[in-house]
Amino acid sequence: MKRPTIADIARRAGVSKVAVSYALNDRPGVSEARRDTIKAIAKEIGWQPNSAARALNGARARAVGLTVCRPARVLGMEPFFMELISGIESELSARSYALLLQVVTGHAQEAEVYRRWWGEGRVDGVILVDLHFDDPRVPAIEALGLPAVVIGHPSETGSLAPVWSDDGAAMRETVEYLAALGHRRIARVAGLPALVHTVLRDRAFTAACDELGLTGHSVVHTDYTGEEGARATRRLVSAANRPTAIVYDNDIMAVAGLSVAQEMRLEVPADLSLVAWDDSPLSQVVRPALTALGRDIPHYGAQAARSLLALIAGEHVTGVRTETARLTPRGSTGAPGHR
Amino acid sequence: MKRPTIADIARRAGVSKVAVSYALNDRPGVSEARRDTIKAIAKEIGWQPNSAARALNGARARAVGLTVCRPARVLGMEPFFMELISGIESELSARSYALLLQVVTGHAQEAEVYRRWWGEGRVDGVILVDLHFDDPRVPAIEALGLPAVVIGHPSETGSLAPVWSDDGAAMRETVEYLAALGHRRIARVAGLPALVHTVLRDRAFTAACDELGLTGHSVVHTDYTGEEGARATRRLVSAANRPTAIVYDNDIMAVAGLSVAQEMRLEVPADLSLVAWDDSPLSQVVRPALTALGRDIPHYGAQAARSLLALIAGEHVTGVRTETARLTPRGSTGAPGHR
DNA sequence: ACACGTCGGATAACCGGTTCAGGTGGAGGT
DNA sequence: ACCTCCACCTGAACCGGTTATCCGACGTGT
Repeated sequence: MKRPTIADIARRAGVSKVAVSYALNDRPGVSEARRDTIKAIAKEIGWQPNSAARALNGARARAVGLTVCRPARVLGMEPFFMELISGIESELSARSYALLLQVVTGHAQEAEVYRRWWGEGRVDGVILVDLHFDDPRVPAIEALGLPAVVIGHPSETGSLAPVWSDDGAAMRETVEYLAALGHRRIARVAGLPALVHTVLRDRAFTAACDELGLTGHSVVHTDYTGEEGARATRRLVSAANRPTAIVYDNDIMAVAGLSVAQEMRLEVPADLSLVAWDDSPLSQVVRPALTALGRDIPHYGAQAARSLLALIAGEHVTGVRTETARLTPRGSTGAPGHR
Repeated sequence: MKRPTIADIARRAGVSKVAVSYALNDRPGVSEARRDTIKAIAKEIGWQPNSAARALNGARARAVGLTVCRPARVLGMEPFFMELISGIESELSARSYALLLQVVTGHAQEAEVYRRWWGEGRVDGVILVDLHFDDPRVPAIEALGLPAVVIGHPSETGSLAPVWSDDGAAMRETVEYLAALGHRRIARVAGLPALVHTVLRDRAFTAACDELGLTGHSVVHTDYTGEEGARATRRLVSAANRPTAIVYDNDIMAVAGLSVAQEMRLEVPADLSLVAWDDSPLSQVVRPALTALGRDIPHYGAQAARSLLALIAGEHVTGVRTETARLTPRGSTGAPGHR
């Protein structure tokens, strides 16, 4: 039951290990006839190159790493990660690269995982997600010399290659759209304030509201769960000067907001318009369907993987800006007060 | 920037590589004083064992593999996978095992991935999900001699160790609960009919209905998407003898069904009761909240990982049955016709 | 003084590939 | 007939660890 090695092939073909190595790697040094014989034998006995032996010769590990730092419940409800992973995979598997995944509980542990992976020679590079301000992972990775791409805004990625989309522009478009519908008081139910993209969206939201002369806009931060989304919504619509539109940072919170509205006898969109970020199928199965800001997330992941592979190959990689989220108007938004 | 090796440590300590190896692995053969010196140097220069070099000595790769075969959109909406992965991770990372993940498009490709991983010595074992009837992956893995745990019913796992939960019992409990509420016509919106657990739930559903003397029960198969869930619901409630209760195979379809009911002016639960399988946060944010069959999925994943690690360690592993899904009644179920 | 056992450590070989520096034989040029 | 060149192939070393074997020094008992 032992796995066959090139020595086995060499014995059967009556040549040296070296000839086999050259033949199987399509390198010059063996005649075509021999190459064919050797390849045939390799195929017959089901030989596979031992990745450890290859990696030992300074070669690539042919694997990249991804760590995710969120509790299981939140992770499950965020289509973002799985779609991102799907996209990354599509690019990696085409080149027979493996993806190492680790779910961690904090940034310290995450840096430790990178150190270990890199030190053990398990990965050739990593993809960073959920970028924070003054993110300790960035200098840690820089110090290791570990190739990496960061999914996040270039302003905070240091010397690492960023892959990002312009959330500010998408947010501006959304606010303008709501203002055009006649909304004057808009609120935002945001995600974790420690994340860069949350703050950038916050700023864009505030700036857009100010520019358009909208007063009384407010931002509430949450942990992305439906419960907090519901609580934030309840708080917002119970206020004296309640908003006529709310923009949520993910769709599970938007759905929770929709339920709260219905529970409080508010008509959507007449009394309250709702917009969700991240247009997953969920947005379309509720009634009314949610107006949402959608991106092609698998494509986003594929882009990140492509950049990382280029980086690993030694190419010079500058940042990549992917498409801006598209606003898809559906039934959850309309003119305020209009029934 | 070269990574330090035990040879570097040996040079600094003035001993041979072997002494360093013994010292760092806490094996007899070096004096305590030397051991301490060597460990101190290793720590100082940030040495990490090269996993490739270790794996080359017939040692474990210290990694397990998981492949997932679903399109990105479905994958994103299924909290199941991410929660499962979280659970698997919790067990693996405690023992410094890595998880290799691959998203594939078909069973043929999946078997190929296993062959490659095992042949390349990248993994010590794999976890199989989404078990089919006559699943080609089972004999493929058996032929490879690759340690594996299958998440699925023991009847179809061949010689591989199953980790499963009794879906039949959960289904029976659900049907009995609905019957007790007074429902006489119950329908089931199921997942992919090729999956073992779908069919087992189908059978349990039919058997339970028959036993309780419920007539006109029907089963509709879908691909787990919200759209198909909505379509199936529309079809069911438009039929002459429409059911008063529907049991869905996941919660996104149940939410879609809820929307369809509202859109068709059916009162939930008075006109139609709904039950969702897999109790994710989604079930609780919609109104009415969904009665759901929940399991501790991270725990399920952890169990699978534990079994696999035991198997890899050479222990004899029999199957593990995890807890049966618990029915949590919420607002979406009630007596039929009762307003 | 000698045989014996034990401890600490070194040397060499090995895992399965890759790389580099030769070494052979036949074809071609002069 | 001799030299050169090239295509083809091999031996040896190497990557970074682990393992088997062996050796010398020291302590002990008699």
